[in-house]
Amino acid sequence: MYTIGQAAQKVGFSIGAIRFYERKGLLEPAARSEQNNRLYTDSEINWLVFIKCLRETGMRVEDIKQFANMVMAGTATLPERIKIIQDQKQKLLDDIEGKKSQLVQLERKLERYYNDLVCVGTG
Amino acid sequence: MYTIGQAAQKVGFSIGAIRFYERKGLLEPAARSEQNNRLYTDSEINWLVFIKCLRETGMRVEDIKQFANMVMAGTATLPERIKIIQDQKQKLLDDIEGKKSQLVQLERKLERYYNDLVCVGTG
DNA sequence: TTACTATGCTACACTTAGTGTAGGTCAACC
DNA sequence: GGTTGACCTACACTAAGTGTAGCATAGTAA
Repeated sequence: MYTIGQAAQKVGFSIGAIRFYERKGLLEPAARSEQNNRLYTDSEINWLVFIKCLRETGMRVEDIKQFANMVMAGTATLPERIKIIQDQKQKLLDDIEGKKSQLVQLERKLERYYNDLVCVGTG
Repeated sequence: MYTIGQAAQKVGFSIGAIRFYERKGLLEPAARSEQNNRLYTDSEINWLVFIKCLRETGMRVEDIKQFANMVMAGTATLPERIKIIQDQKQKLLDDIEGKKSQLVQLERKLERYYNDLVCVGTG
């Protein structure tokens, strides 16, 4: 059994984040010690790793919650899960395109500055 | 003189966003009509366009506020302004790299799914 | 015994960049 | 006279946590 601090260190979350995930329903409420401190089993640590894994792909907490429920529900939900991951991938691709376009705008602005032409006068 | 609705349409902000920017100090409090409605001059429209221009590069509102102050202060602040834009550019590049790395993680996960190997068992 | 430090607890406020909603005012139109 | 439509203010809400206040408890040092 691990304390929340140990769990946090093991998984790479902050303590606050773990409590946050519990509050959000991503985790079952943790067992408590006599001192009312949260205790985590190896299985719960694995679950946290799983959450970390999804979170690092940029998936939103609410979506992870849905996803977790599907995993619980078994392999029947596999096609649906694959779709979610694919959607997430598309979202990332779109984000990257958006950023790239922002970058182009910025380049243009930078160029304008180098030419000493400010976007708008000083009023 | 334009109403807030006209200004919003002209510039491409929502009405709420314009009020928000005023509240945040990006805009001087607008003049008011007899009916207490905000009124915008062409110069203020230009200022809004300028804000839009920076916002579209992903610059944060607080930073735009600083930037606006510098523009007001004249060409002496030009080098500093160029630096801000360059920093912003670097931030965008970093963001893009981050997203790309998320994408790689996702690809890996997707592959794992296609191989019918789920990241974590069903507990 | 007392003090200090570390760790944990809860509950609340704060962040970003707005959006959405409730409730009110006003002018124009039918 | 009633009803849009555009505007006003103030407040709550969003995502994903972080930071803080105030508390309890355990272990260690003087």
